Amino acid sequence: MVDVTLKDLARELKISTSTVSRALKDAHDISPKTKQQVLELARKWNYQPNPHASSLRRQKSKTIAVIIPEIANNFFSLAINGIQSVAQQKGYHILIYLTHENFEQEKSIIQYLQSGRVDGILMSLSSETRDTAHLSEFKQKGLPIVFFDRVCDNYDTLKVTTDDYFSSFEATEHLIEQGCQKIAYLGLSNNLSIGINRMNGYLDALRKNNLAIKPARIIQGSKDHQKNYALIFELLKSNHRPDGIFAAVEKMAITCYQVFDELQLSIPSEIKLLSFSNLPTAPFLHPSLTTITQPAFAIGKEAASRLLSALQKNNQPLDNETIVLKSTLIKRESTKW
Amino acid sequence: MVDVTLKDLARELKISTSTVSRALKDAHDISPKTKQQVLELARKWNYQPNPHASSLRRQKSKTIAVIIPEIANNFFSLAINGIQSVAQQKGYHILIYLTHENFEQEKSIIQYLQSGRVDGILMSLSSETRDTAHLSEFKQKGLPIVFFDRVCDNYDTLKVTTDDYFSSFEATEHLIEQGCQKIAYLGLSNNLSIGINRMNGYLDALRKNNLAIKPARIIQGSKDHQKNYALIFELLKSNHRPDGIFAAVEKMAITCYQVFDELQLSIPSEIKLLSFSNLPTAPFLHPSLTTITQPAFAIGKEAASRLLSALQKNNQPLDNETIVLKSTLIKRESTKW
DNA sequence: CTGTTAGCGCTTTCAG
DNA sequence: CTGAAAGCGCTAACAG
Repeated sequence: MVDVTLKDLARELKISTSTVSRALKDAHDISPKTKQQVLELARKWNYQPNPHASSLRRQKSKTIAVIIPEIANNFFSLAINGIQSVAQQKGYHILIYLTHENFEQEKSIIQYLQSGRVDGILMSLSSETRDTAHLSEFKQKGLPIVFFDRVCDNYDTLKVTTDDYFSSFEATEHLIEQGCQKIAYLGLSNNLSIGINRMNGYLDALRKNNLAIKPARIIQGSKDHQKNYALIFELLKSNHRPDGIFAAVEKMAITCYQVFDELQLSIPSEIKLLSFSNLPTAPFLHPSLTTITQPAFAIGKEAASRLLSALQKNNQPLDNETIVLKSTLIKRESTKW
Repeated sequence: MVDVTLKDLARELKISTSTVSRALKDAHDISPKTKQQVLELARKWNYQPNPHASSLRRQKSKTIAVIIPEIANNFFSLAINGIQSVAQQKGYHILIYLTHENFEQEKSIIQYLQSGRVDGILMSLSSETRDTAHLSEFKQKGLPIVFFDRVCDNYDTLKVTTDDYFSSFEATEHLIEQGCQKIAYLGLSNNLSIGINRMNGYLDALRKNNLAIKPARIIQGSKDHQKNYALIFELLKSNHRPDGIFAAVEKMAITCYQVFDELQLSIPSEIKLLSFSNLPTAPFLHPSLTTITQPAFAIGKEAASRLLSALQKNNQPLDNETIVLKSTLIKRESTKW
C-alpha cells in the first residue's frame, strides 16, 4: 500500500480535495454527512497528511528545535523530558541539535535553522559562547527563541533559569557549617551568566564568613576532560588542598570523583564534596553527599510551554523576562551506610 | 530581512531558478562563472533552502526518527549521542519521540510516522510491547527501521544489541565468586527478548553453580516506581532476603539503592549489588559496586550508520541480521574508600 | 550550458 | 455547503 493523499480520498468520494481537507480539520462549513464519510474513509485507508506539504503551504511546521550542549547529562535529558511532555500534548515535534559546547557548531546550527524548518527554538548556550552576534539574526527573522539554564543575557526574550546565585551561596555556607575552611570551586570556563552567578554565590559565602579566597582553589574547567582531571589532581596534591569542594557543574563533580578514586580518598571524611547534580543516584548513592538538584523537568516544561503558547497565539512576541525556578539543596550530613 | 528564495536569487541574477538550483548543488553542467555568481549571492543574502519544499518535492526529508522509551536514562542519552554523531556528519536531522514505556503511544507514533515525515527510524521497544503487529505496516510502506538494544525479534531488519545473555551470566557468576548464595534478580516485565536473555543468563549461572532458583527472588518490575520500590522492600524484609542482587536494568538498581538507603543497609557488606548501568558514576561512585556497562554510544553509532548508509544507497533494504556489541563488566571487589 | 514546464500534497481565497 | 484555482519553494525531465 502506497501513500494515500487528499486527492485519493477526493477521487474515491467524488468530491473536491478542498472539501476533504476541510472535512478533516472539522471546519464548520461542511455538512455532517460529508464529514463523516471523509473521516471514515480516511481512517479506513489510514490517511496521514503529508507534513512537508502542509508546512510548505502554511509556512509553519509544528516543529521546534532544541539546541543543547550535550545530551549525556542528566540535567539536559530531564529537561528534554519536560519539553517533550508539553510538545506532545500540543502536537509539536522536537528536533534535537547538540553543540558539544562548540561555538562554531552552535553558529552553524542556528544559521541553518533560519531555513524555516522550525517554528521556534529552545536553547541552552554552549560554554564556549562569548559573542552572541550570531543570535541577532534570529531577531530579524522573527524566529522565537526561549533560553533555558544557560541563558543569554543580552538578548531580549524569555529565559528560564534556576536561582544559581542563591543556591551556590547556600551550598557553600552549608560546607562551611560542616566545618570546611578551605573550599575549592569547580566550574566550567565562564563567559556565561550562569557560571558567573554560581561563582559569585560561592565567593560571597566565603566573604560573609571571613574565609580567604584563594585563586588556586578556583578551577575553571573546559570540555577537555583530561585537562580537568589534571587540574583537580594537581589541586589535591598541592598545598592548597581543600577540605571541601563545591562543584558548580555536574561534569566537574564526576571528574572529581574519579580523582578521589585514583587517590583512594575517603569521602566525606577527608574532603566534603557538594555539587550541582541531577544524577538519579546523586542524593543517596554516595551517602553524606550533599547535592543541589535543579528542577530540570520543570525548567524544560516551563520553557516549552511558554514558547509553544506564543507560537499558538500567532507568534505573539515573548516577553523579555527571566523566570527563576528554585533548586533544592539536598542535605546529607551523616553517613548512614 | 525576510526569507530569501531561489526565485529571489534568480531574479537578481537574471537567470532561471533551475539554474540557480543546480548551481547550488554544484551540478556538473553549470558554467563556473554562473556557479560562482550564484554562490556568492546566496552567501551574501544568507540563502537557506526551504527544507519543506525540498522534502515535498524529493519525497525524502533527510530526517530520521528516534523512538525510545525514555530519555532520562544514561543508556539512551549516550545512544542518542552516538546517533547524532553520525547523523550530523551525514547531514541528517533527528526527531525524538518518547513512548514512556507505553504501548499505545508507541503505536500512535509509528502510525503517525507513516506520513513521510522521516526517511527512516531507529527504535528501542517499550517494555510493554508484546504485540508487534503495529510494526508490520512499516514493511508495507518500506520505511526502513533499525532496532537497537530492545529489539524486535520477529521483524526482519537490522538489529543492534549487546551480549545480554553472556554478560548476565558472567555478572551472576561474579556475584557467586564473591560468595553470594542467594542472588535475587531485578528486571523489567519481560516480553522483550532482551529481558529473556538477561534472565536466562542469570538462571543458567545459578544452575551451573547448583544454586537454587527461588521465584520469590525474581522480581519483574514495571514502569510503576512505587510498586517496584515496594516489591524490593518486601523482598529484603522477607525470609528470602538475598545476599546478592543482580539488577538487569539500571532503573531497578536505582530503586534498589533507595530501598537500601531507607533500610540503612551498608553496601557491599550486607548485600552485594551488581547492575547493568551506564551512569557516569556507576563504576566508581559506589565503591566495590560491580557494573555492566553497555557500549551505548557505539550502539547508537552503529545503528545510525547502518540506517543512514541504507538510506543513502537509495533505500537499499536492510539485512535481517543482529549485530552484537560487547558490554564490559567493571569489577570492583574491594572497598577502597 | 541554460530555460521551460510540470508538479510534490496541501491550504486557502474566492465564487458560486 | 462545495468546487476551482492558485501557489507555498523546490526539483527534475526535457528541450534547446
